[in-house]
Amino acid sequence: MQRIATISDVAHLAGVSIATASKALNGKDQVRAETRQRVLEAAEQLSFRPNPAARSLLGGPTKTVGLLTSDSVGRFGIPVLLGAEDAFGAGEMAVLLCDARGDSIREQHYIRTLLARRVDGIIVVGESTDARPSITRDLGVPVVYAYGPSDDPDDVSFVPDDLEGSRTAIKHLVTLGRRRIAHVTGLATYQAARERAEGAAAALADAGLEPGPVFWGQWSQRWGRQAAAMVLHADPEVDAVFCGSDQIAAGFIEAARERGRRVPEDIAVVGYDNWEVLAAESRPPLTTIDPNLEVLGRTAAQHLFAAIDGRATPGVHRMPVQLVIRDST
Amino acid sequence: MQRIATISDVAHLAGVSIATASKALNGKDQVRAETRQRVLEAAEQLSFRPNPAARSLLGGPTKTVGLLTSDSVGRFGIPVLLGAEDAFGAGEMAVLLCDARGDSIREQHYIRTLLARRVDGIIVVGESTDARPSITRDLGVPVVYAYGPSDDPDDVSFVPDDLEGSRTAIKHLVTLGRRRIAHVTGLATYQAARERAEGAAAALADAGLEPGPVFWGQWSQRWGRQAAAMVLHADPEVDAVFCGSDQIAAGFIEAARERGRRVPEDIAVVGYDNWEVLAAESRPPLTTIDPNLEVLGRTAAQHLFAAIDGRATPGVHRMPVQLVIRDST
DNA sequence: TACATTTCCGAAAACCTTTTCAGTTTTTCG
DNA sequence: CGAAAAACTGAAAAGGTTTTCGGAAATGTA
Repeated sequence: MQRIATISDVAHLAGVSIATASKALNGKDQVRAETRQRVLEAAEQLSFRPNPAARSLLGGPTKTVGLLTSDSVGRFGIPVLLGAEDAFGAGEMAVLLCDARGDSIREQHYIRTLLARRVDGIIVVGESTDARPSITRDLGVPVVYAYGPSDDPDDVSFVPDDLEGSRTAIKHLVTLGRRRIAHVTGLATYQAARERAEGAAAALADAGLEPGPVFWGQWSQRWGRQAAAMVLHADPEVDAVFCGSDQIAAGFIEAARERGRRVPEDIAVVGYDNWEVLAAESRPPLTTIDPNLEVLGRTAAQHLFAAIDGRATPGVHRMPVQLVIRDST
Repeated sequence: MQRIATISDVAHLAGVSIATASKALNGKDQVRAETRQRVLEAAEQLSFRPNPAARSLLGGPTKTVGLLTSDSVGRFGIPVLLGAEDAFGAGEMAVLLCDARGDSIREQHYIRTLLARRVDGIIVVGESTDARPSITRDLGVPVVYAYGPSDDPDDVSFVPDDLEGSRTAIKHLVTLGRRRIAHVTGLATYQAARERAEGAAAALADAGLEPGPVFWGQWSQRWGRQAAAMVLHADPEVDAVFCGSDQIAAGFIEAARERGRRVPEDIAVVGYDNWEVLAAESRPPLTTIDPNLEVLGRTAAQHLFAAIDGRATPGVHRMPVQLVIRDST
C-alpha cells in the first residue's frame, strides 16, 4: 500500500518549503516560473492530490456537493443525476449521493448531514415536475432544483419545457396534415399532464383547429390500450393521437393495431419522454419528445457552480426539449 | 445564516474543557455522568455537529465510501447502487458517487480522487456480470465488487446466481409438465448468457430431458421476435421457452402470438431480470427471474462495512434470485 | 560601493477535533 | 487518619493545507 503523498512530500522532493509548494500549486504569483515548474513536476511524480479535509478546515470550499433525490431515483431522476454527476466530475467536485426515498424526515436528516460535511452546494432532484417545498431558506449554501422545481420562485429551478414540447408534437402532426388530433395522458394531478395538455391545446388553437378531446388516466401501457378503444369509439375519424408518455403511446399503438388501424397510415402517434426501451422497440418505433434530461442535469449543475460563485440565477428555467422522429408519424 | 458551532463553543457553554467535551460527546468513560449530561445539553442547544474534515485529519474514519460505477446508465447498476446507498445511509456513511462511464482513465482518476478524500472503502458496481480487472491491489482501503465480480478471486465480490436462477426457471417449466423447452438468449460473449444457458442445460439433464436448442443473439426485443420464428420453425412441437432476458421474452411472446400460438396454453414463456415495465406490462404478464439486485447491493454494502472493520469475506458470493410467477406460464 | 526596490522564499499561525499524558480531586480501604 | 487507588479534568500535540508576514536574495539606481 502506497502512502498518500502530502504537500510536504512534494515540497521536499522539489527542494522548496511547504509554503512555496502551496503557492506554486495554486497559481499564486510569488513564485519564480522555474521553481513552479519544479514543484509541479514533483507533484505529478508523486501523483499528489491535496487533502480536501485539510483544505476545508481553513474555511475554503470543500469541493463537495450534495445530490439530494426526493424519491428513490426513478426513471426520470437517473439521467438528471448522471448529467449533474458529469458536470461535477469535470469540475473536480465530488458528489455526495443522498436518496431520501420520498420521506421528508429522512430528507431533513440528509440535509443536516450534508451541512455538517460542509458541502459547497446542493442539487435537489425531483421525482416529477410538480413543485416541491423549498429547502433553501437559511440553509447557508446555494441550492439548485432539477426536474422538480421549488415552490419558491426566488430559488433556482430547472424543468423541462413541457409546454413547448407538446406544442412541438402537435405542430409536427399538423405539418403532416393531420386534423383530428386526440390527446391521451396521465393523471391531471400531475403538473406534467396538465402542461402537456395545455401546450397541445394552444398549438391546436394556433393551427386553427378545434381542440380535440383529452383523455386523462394513468401513466401506463394498460391505460394506453384502454384509451385506444375510447378514442376510436369517440371519433372513428381520428387521424392522430398525442400521448402524454411513451408507455401510454406503446399501449395505444398496440391496441390500435389490433383494431385494424395502421400506424402511421391511418393514425399517427406521438409519445413523450423518449424512453428508449419502449420508443425504439415498439412497432413501429415511436416518434416522441425527448426531454433532454441529461442536459438538464448538467445545466443545473453548472448553475450550481455559478451560484456557489455568487452568481445565482433565480427563477424557474424551462429547458428545451427535442422532437425525435421515428416511424409512428 | 448562523455560524456553525464548534466543539469549543460547546465546551465553553458547558463550562468544561474542550477535551472533556469531546470525551463526553464520544461516549468515553472518563467523564462523570452529570458532566456528560451538561455537555450533551450544550451540544443540543447549539445543534453542534462535529466537523468531519477535522476528524478525518486525525486519521480516523471519514465515514465516507466511494461508489464507483463503470456504467451507471445500465439499468442493472441502478438498483445495486440504490441498495448500497440504502445500507450506507443507515450506517451514517456518506456516499461519494463516481461514474467512470466505462473509461478506465477516468476510473483511475476517480480512484485517486477517492483516496485523496480518504474514503473508508469503495464499492465497485459492474455493468455486467463479466469479471472486471481488480483495483484492490495496493489500494490501502477495502473494496467490494457488486454485480460485476473482480477477476481476482481473493477480492470480495457479489453476483446474482444466474446458474441457480436458470435452474429454477427450467424446474418451474418442467413442473408445469412442459417437455420441449427451448432457450433464447443474448450474446455468448456475456458471462450472464453463458451461465444461464449452462444452468438451463443442467436442469434439463436433471429432469431427464434432453437439452433443447440454444439460440444466441442480442439482448433485444427484436431478437426475441426473430427467435420466435426460428424456434417455432425448428420445432413446431415446442411447448416452452426460457428467455435470457425480459426484453427477449417480450419480443418472443409478441411474435408467437402473431403466429397464432397462445401463451401460456400452447407455449409457456419465462423471462429473466424482472424488469417491471416489460414484465408486468407485457401480455400476458411475464413469469420471470428477479435477480434481487437491490438486496445484492445492500448485502455488498454490509460486507464493505465488515471489511472496513477488518472482517473481510473473500471470494465470489452468489446471491439468491427469485422466481416471480405471472401469467405467461 | 551603498542604498532602495523588487522578487522570491520560508516560518508560523490558523482551521477543528481527538487523544495522550500528567495533574488534581475524590473515593476506598486498612 | 493516612495512604493508595480510582475518577476525573485540561493542556498540548497532531493531522494537511493555505495565508500572512518578515526576511533574504537579486536587481536596479545613484
